[in-house]
Formats: sequence, structure tokens, C-alpha cells
Amino acid sequence: MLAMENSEDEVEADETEWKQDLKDSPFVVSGSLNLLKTTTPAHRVILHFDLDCFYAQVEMLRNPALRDVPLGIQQKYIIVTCNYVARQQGVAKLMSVTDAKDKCPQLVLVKGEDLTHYREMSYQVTDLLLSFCPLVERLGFDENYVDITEMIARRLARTPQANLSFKGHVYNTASADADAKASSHPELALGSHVAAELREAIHSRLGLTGCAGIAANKLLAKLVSGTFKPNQQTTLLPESVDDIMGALSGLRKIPGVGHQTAKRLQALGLVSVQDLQLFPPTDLVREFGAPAATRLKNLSLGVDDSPVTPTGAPQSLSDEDSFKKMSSAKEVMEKIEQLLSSLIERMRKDGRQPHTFRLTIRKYSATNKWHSRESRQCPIPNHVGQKISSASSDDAVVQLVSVAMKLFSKMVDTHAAFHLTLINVCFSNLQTRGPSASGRGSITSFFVHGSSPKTHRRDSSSLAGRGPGADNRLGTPSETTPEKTTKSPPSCDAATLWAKTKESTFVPAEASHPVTSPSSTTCRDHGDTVITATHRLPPNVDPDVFSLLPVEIQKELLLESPESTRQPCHLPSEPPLTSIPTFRNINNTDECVVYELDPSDGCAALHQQQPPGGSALPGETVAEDKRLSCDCELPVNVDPKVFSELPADLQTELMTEWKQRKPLLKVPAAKKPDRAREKKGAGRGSQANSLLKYFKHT
DNA sequence: CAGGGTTCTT
DNA sequence: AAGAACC
Repeated sequence: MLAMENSEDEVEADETEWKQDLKDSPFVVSGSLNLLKTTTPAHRVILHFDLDCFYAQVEMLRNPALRDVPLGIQQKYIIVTCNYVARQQGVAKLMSVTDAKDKCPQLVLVKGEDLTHYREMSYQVTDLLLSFCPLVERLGFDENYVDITEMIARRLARTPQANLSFKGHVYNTASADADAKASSHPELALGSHVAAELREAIHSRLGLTGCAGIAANKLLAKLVSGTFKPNQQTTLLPESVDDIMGALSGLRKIPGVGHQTAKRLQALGLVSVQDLQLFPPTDLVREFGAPAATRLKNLSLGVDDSPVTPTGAPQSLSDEDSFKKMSSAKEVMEKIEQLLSSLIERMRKDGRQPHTFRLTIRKYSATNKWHSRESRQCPIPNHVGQKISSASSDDAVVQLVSVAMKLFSKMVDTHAAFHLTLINVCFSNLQTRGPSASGRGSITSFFVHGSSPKTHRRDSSSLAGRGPGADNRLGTPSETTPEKTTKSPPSCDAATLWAKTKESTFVPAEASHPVTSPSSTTCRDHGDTVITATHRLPPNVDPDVFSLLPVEIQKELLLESPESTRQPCHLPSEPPLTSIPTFRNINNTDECVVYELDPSDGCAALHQQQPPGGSALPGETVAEDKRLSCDCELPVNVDPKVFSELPADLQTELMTEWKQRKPLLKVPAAKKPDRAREKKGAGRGSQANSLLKYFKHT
């Protein structure tokens, strides 16, 4: 054995019980079944990329005039990040706006609450990296890990060992000494060149600068990437692992050790990284259990065998807003509606169908003022999910608002006073619909080099739509991407086929409803008997929606509409699985993001999102059904359909508000009518949010 | 903690 | 569903 000291190869190998005899082979076969070829590298080359003050860079790209001024990105009353001009003047991340203006009166502020542009740019960066190497893992919007071990192995095979050098910094090493060390760490040396090339690609193609760290695992790559701050890169050599770990000012600085963990460690008397390194394993296990204890101890030593897991398409989409105070049902409903319409729009562009909806709130309370969110979730009925990606997502908004309000009333007693400071709406359990829906890029990527037992979760769906042929080469020709990257096959069961079918054979909302059977129960209203469609429904009630309502409301509605002439309610127990839709090809719109890669590079990466649910067909324009009110005593401007979908107590809540407004009965407007918006339509932005959208104008 | 995300574990 | 972690 050569002198290996504390190199992580040694530690990692010890702990995973791999015998380290195959020293010259870059790979070690783990597990007894060689056939399965779960091959893991003995030493990896991991890159960590971290974009400089990301939001600020995006805004400076959008408006170059901001380049040279001190710029802060503001969310609510906080500067979440700022450019380096502002930093020179003392502005720091997460500083309050008042403090920042204090430090730097000329500070220019740009609102950054809408993440759309950041998210888009963020995925362009990830996609660009993906065009070079399949193993890319996102961490937040501005960081990416890339495992380039294989690429390095290939390059190494055909690079002369002589005159290797490092690009950029080498941690704790004078540049004069670095060259001497290059030959003993050829993988990392080559890795530093790859990192430089990728950073250059990000800069030339996207205009963004950032830092990179090059090391043998994710932990070290991340730690080292920040050592030289704007727009530089640093390589960490194994012999410096102890240095970099020891240089951390506290346990909290270890990625993976958050506030709670740091506190528990402190309770054990541990404050420094060395403390943890030297702490008796048994005691640590007693506190954290074996798995967490092992992980913590390893992290303190700079050991991290966690793989770079391809992130793929997001597993959930959410939208939230925070505020000082929200305390009326009406406000809540409006906010939810607003959040939902933008979320649904995002969901529609994504192309997948969500099957779970979650509503999260944060209640104000003197103690525990922060943290402590509360959430409720429920399955999304299929027909609602389908509407999200269909042309008339307005329907989806309406129905999901009512779903959301039901969840809301499970958390908040709307009769009592309440005080919210945040609302979040979230779609999860996202399922890819339709076999060719994701376009050729991703369908092939499902099957490339199949059948490794270790399947990476997530499909690639809207991201990384890249066939095996589209291999970027970083200038060096003929680097291919053989094996690797196992994706789970697309789920295209009958249900998803049906989903697509139904949508494409779309017929205007109300007209086409032969009353589909409610997919039995739905929003988990404890064993309620769902009133079946064999009952007669009031004319203004969509049977699908009706089936979702709490039984009390259903009964109310039935009672209040004594004589509804009803079409016979047939219940086709199976959806008519008629025509498989022909999927529109993705020639469509802006869903199709294409990189303009230099043809001279001999590489092109094509990205396409899933085809959008469909441009609004002429026939699909929702037939505004002006129905008679269910008569209760709704204000003239309230669409009874919307109203009818709300939970009972919210209906009464709103009714009382309306009654206040129209002094039919008691209470002379204790609350300001606040009908600020009498001006019709033409709201700024095409959104025209607000519930008023669903109200009739009279 | 702030703010608007996101993922993973319990 | 909550907690913890990351940005």
C-alpha cells in the first residue's frame, strides 16, 4: 500500500468493506453478483457548481443597466441576495431592506418574489450540464453536483500523464506546488479542466458566472467550491481533507448538519468538527441511532459516499405567499385562488398530472411565531387533474379552490378568529401521462442502457430530454456515454391512457356530463356515504363536483332544489375507452426549448418539455353557463356554481359577509366594504386574478 | 428567523 | 403530516 493517510478512499473503503486490492482499477465491484454489475468507483470525481448571487445575475441579464449599480433582490422586506457591487458597500444576503438601505442608500431593489425567471434560468443551467454528463443533481436553484467519474476515466485513458496541471485553485496549495501534485492526482487535475470548461460553457451560452469545487465526494466538492468566491474554482486534494474539515468554524457548517442536529450535538458537548471526529461512536449511536450517527461521524471526517442522484423533473410544484396578516375567509379564498391559477399554469406547462394536492398554512402565534406550518392533503380526483392540463384550466381552478377550502377548514375554525401569515399550495404525486407525451428525447432516455438494479428515481420527463446520441463532448471528440443512467420505465397504464383520451375528446364542460361516476370517495371525509348520482342534482351543480362535496352540503343542495328536472343519470362504470388520442407533436409554442449549441462543437442538446395539454380549441371555450342561482340569497354577482362548491361553513361565512355588505339584515358594515375593484376586467397582467373573475358582472 | 422554493426522513 | 435539511 502506498502512503494513503487519511484519504477518503481509505476510509470509505474500510467502511464499506471493500477490499482495496484493485488499486489500479477505477472501479470496484460491490455485491456478490458480478452479473448485476453494480459497479461503483473506488474514487470518484465530483463537481459542485454554485452560481454567483444567482437571482441578482438573472436580473442583471434581464436588465444590463443593473450591472454596475448596487443591486439587491427583495422578497418582502428582505434582501435575499445582492450583486457584488452591493456587497462591497456592506450589503449582505438575508439582510433586512432597512438595514441594507442603511448601509447603501443608493441600493437598487428589484422584487424577486416571482421565481419564474430564476427557475427557468436554473433549469437551463442544469440542462446544460446534463448535455455533458447524465449525472447531475440539483441543490436549490443555483447549485448542481455533477459526477464526472466516468468521463474522467475515459479521458485519462488517452491523456498523456506528463505535464498535467490544475485549472484554478488547489485548496491550501500554492500554485507553484500544485503542478507537482498534478501527476499524483490525475483524475482531479483532469476534473479541474472539465470544471473550467463547464463553467465556461455556462458563461458563454447562458451568460452566468459561478464557482466550482472539484473533489472526491459531494461533501468535499461543496465545501471547497466556496473557498474562492466570485467566479473561481478550487480543487481539493485528498491530503487536504483534514485541513478543510478542520477549518470549518463549527458543526453547523457541515452540509447535512442543520440547526436541530447541531443543537443535539452541542448538548453532547460537541462544538467543533474535531469534537465530533473524536467522539465515541457508541455515544453517538445512542443519541442518533446507527444510521444517522454513522453519517454524522463520516461527514465530520470528510467522508461522504452518497451518490450524485440525477434530479430529473421536480417531484412537486408549489406556490406560496407570506404576509403580515390574513384573517378572513374571503381573503384566504382569494389568495388560494391566485396561488392556484399560477400553480396550475405551471403544472400545465409541465405536462404531468398531479394526483395529490396539499394546502399548507402558517398560523401566527405569539410563541412559536415562526416555523410550524400545518398542512392537509388529499388526492386529486382524476377528472380535476385532467382539467389542469386541458384548455380550460379555469374549471380546475374553481374545483381546486373548493378542494383547498375544504382542507383549509380542517385546519382552521373559520368561525373563530384566526391569523395566518403564509399560504402554500402544492401539487405532488406527479404522473406522466400518455406514452409519447414526453417526446422522443425522454422516451429513449428511459431505456438507454437498461437494467441496472440500482434504478435512479424520477423520470426525466420535461428535463434532460436527450437521446443517447446527443452526447456533448467538451471539445474532445469521441467521448461517448455508454452504460449508466437507468430510468424507470414510463408508466403508461390504462388509467393514464384514459386520462389523455378523455381530455382530447373534450366537450364543453356542463353539456357533456352524463354524470361520470365519482371515483368513489375522494377527499377523505371519514366514511361518509357519498350520495350517488342516482339522486337528482340541482341544475347548477356539476355532478363531478357534487360528488366531492361533504355530505351535509350535498344534502343541502338536494333539499334546496326540490324539483330539478334531471336527465337520467347513467353511470358508465367504465370510461369509454374510445380513441387513443393523437398527440400533438411538440412543434408547439415555447414549450420546446432548444439549445443553440455551436454546431462546431459537434454537439447539440435538445430539450423539450412535454406537450402542453393543448392550445385552446375553438370549441373548447368554456360555455359560460349562466345558470339560475340555487336561489338561497346569493349576491347577484356571485356565480352559484362557485359558491356551491364551497364547504358549508365557508358558505355561511361568506354569506354573512355579504349580508353585512348589503344591509338586508343586521350589522352595519363593521368591516369596510373594500370593493376596491369596481373597474371591470383589464386587470394588469393577463392573469386577472381574483375571485371576481368567476362572478357575473351585472 | 427572514422568503419561495425543493427533497428526504420520521 | 410534521420535521429537518438545503439553497
